[in-house]
Order: sequence, then structure tokens, then C-alpha cells
Amino acid sequence: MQKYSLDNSVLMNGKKPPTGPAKLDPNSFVPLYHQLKEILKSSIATGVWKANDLIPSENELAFVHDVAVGTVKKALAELAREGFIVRRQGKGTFVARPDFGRSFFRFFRFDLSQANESVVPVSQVLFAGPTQPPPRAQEVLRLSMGEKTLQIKRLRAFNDLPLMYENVYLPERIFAGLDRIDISHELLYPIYDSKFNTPIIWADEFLEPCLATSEVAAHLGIGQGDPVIFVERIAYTFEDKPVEFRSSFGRGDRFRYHIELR
Amino acid sequence: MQKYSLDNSVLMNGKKPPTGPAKLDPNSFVPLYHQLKEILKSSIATGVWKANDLIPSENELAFVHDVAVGTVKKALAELAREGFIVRRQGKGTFVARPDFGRSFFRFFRFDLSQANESVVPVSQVLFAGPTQPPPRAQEVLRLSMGEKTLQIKRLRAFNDLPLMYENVYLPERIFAGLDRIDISHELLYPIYDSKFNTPIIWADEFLEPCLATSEVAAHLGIGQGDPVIFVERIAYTFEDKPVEFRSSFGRGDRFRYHIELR
DNA sequence: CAGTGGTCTAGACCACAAG
DNA sequence: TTGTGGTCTAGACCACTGG
Repeated sequence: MQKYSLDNSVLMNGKKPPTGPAKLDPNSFVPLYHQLKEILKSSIATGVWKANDLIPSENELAFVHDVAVGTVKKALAELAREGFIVRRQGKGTFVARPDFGRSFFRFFRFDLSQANESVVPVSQVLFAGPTQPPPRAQEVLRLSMGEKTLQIKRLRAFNDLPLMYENVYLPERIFAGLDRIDISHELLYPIYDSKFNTPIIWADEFLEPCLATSEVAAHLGIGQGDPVIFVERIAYTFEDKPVEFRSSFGRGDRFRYHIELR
Repeated sequence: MQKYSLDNSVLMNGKKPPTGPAKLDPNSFVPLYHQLKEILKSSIATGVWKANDLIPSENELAFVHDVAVGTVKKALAELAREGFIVRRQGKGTFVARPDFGRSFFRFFRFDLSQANESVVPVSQVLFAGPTQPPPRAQEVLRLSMGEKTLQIKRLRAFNDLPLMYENVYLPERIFAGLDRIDISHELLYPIYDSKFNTPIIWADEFLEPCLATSEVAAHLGIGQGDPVIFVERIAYTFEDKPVEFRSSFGRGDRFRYHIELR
């Protein structure tokens, strides 16, 4: 059984392809396993392999890239630890599906001690469409002069109780058309991934306490001057590229942010 | 040259010690490298090797525990990744010294964009002594009935500006005498480590915004009803044992909490 | 059964540190 | 020069999966 698409040229001479997919440089100062990691990562990033895809086996990769299996193992082990792939004994190695069942909690960790487990927040979209970004968004998203953004303004609620008032800015270049998708019962990050091929890998988050302005208070159903938390988030996709800027106001009486410091 | 204390018995028969320090079970379902990790970790935890100590080389460990060097390498690599040890090519492997130059920022991450780098906060100690813990502290520290705590109440300032008002609770059993140390210009975690052999490994932190009570406002030099952030922290030492409970109020106008979500 | 990843071995060569 | 950790190889055996 022939697996995957090994060039015939590869099979013919039994050695590394003269001008094939091999890109490892044995003379580099960068270790082979690290070079291999980067190659595999970029194959995922550029969509050569998509979420849940089975990728070639250790032996395949070792043969194609002309390295020992141990070197492949080391590269794959690190990618698995970093969450890019999932390995299953007896089955194979798969591109990781970002765990969106938990992505909400990954990136919006409040403490829902009394709430039940699988709550998905409901969003009331107040606005969705192209806008000129505010300077702060332009800066953190590294937009060129005059480049437009999609803006989403929404109210997020749990159990009919408004919890957060949010403004999201996205480069229109990447997310064109997102403003026409109904997101009122969806999480955004799975959509970024599946519809725009832009998974969120990590995020920077900044919190500060403040008092509700009359606008914020009205949206959240609290009084002006009540305590709220202001959260700024910059979310990044592959290669630490910022693709989302989000600023939110959370109700102080319902918000409890939890983080593990390691 | 004889290094470390290999039992003569070990050297005599050239095989694994009949009743020595070897504790690896080759028949266990737990992989050898993982068993070795746990043994090494507990040697650190129990003080057999202290911070900055040089630990035996890969070859030494492989010989003593009767496994291949590759297995030792794997165990050491994971311990290094988890921050328990530091490895230096050509020199050896050392027990990690918790990086207390940064511990303040590790556990109290505000954003000091404009502040200079090596600020150490000054503390004004308002109270330090044995107390009966409040129920919340008793719960999270898992104290037995009637067990006492040391309480430290202090005001932390940067550049003479009060920033946080803090209450710290510690099991007296572990930290007896800490209340007689001058901590006004010191960080607590290095003291826990060096004087009480209790390094802080990680922490759980909970944040919520609220309004300053008159007591908090007075301490922080702000008005009653101004925005403050309330932070609860449970800090853990080896084996996930909770050893510090801390609750703090931070000035909203000077506090900006930063976290990287990965 | 064959193929997969998980563990483990026993070497090799290298860059680096220190005497 | 010796000893260290860092990389890499080429095998071995195992447990697990699925046909």
C-alpha cells in the first residue's frame, strides 16, 4: 500500500528528493528537530494540513526529510506539548482541533462556581460592519494607514443577565464578510478558524477596575458609577500575528476573573 | 576522582545497589523516565539538593539508577522545561533558583509601562503576628480546627504612592518567627524559600472590581467609592500544598493587570 | 495481522567550560 | 585534556488500533 504522495523521484533513487519538499539544512546551527518543527508548523499554518487531518507517520517523515526517527519523535513531541498536534498510539498523529468547547473559558476565564458547565453565552449584536479603527486598534493590529476594520459591538449575557459589553475590531483584509454572519449564539474564535482559516493561538489581556459610565451602565443594566472591570485583549494567530483587538466592560458584581500563575 | 557519594557497595559489584537509593521499578506501568522525574523532584522538595546545587551528571544518574543515558536525558529535559532545574552545557545541571528578581512580576503582574525596570515595592507593615484565621483562610490553607496563622497586614507602595493594601495569612506551623523579620524592603517569597524552606511554585489568583470602603480608601489615599480591584491569591509550594492566602485591594487608577493566555 | 506511537537502549559526534 | 550537556542515529521491544 502506498501512503501519501511520495514523489516517484523519491522512491526511485531511495534518497532525499533533489528538489522536493525537503528543506532541512544539516549544516545549519539550528537543530534538525527544530527546523522540522518549523516546517510542520508552517504546513499547519498555511493549511496544507487542516484541523483533524492525519499527518504522515514518524517513519514517513523520517524518510521524506532524511533524518532518524528519533529526531522526528523529538519534533513531534514538542509540537504535541505546544498543542499543535495530537498523537494517538496505534492510530497516528493529527492536527489539533482548537478546543473550542473550552475556548470561551480559555480566553474569558471567569469563575462560574455556581453556573452549570456547558453554558454558552448569548450575544446581542448592537452593531456589525466596516469602520475606521480607533488609533489604539490601528496600533495593536499593526494596520497600514487608512486600512479598514470590521467592528462588532455586542452585549454578552448568561442566563438572560447581561455580563459584558464588548467592542471587537478585526482587520477587514482577513475577515471580510464576517459582519454578515449571525454570531448571536456562536463563539467568535471557532468562526475565525473555520471560516477564515485564522485560529487564535494565544492572547494578551489587560485588566483594570473602573466605574461605569452612563453608556456602559445602561447596556449592563447597572447604575452609573457602579464597579466594572475593563478588559483589553489582543489575540494572536500563527507567528504571533495580532488579528483581533477587543475591549470589554464586565459587571463587577458578576465578574470574577480566575488565573493560574505558573 | 570519586564524585558524589556512590556507596562502596555500588562500586564493588558494579551493578545496581541491593538496597541503595535505587527506587525504579522496571515492571511498573509508569515509564522509567517518569519515575526518575518524581524521585529527582522529591530530592529537591525534601532538601536533599538545595537551590543552586549541582546535581549528579547524566552519566552518574544513569549508572546509579541503572537506566540508559537517554532515559535520564528525557527526565532531566522535562524537569528543566517545568522549571525545577537549569542545565548548562559544559557545566552541569543545577537546582533552579526561583527567579526572585522577577518573582514580584511573576505573581503580581501589573503593567509598569512607564516605571523603570528594577523597582522593588516598599511595604509599610501595619500588623504582623499570630491570629485566629478567618474561615476563608482556614479553608483554603486546609488548617485543622483551632490551628493558628501568622497574619501580615501591610501597605505596598511604588515611588511613595500607595498601590495595594494587603492581608497575608500563613500557617504558623510552617512560618513560626516570620513575624519578627523586617520585611518592609523585602519580597516575601524569597524569605519563604530561604528562611522556611518553602518555595512558592505557583498560585491561583482571583480578581474582581469593586468600590473602596472607607477603610480601604483611607489606606490607599483615595476616596470612598473610588474603583479598586480586589485580588485573592492562594500560593502553593511543592506537591500543590497551599501555604499562603493573600487578599489585596489595589488602586484602580494605578493598577493594570497583565496576563498572557496560552 | 501490519502499522502506529511510546518507551528504552547504546552508542556517536558536537560545543562548551574549566583546569 | 576531561567532563558536561545537546543533538542525532539506528536499532529494540511494547501497547494499542483497526482490518
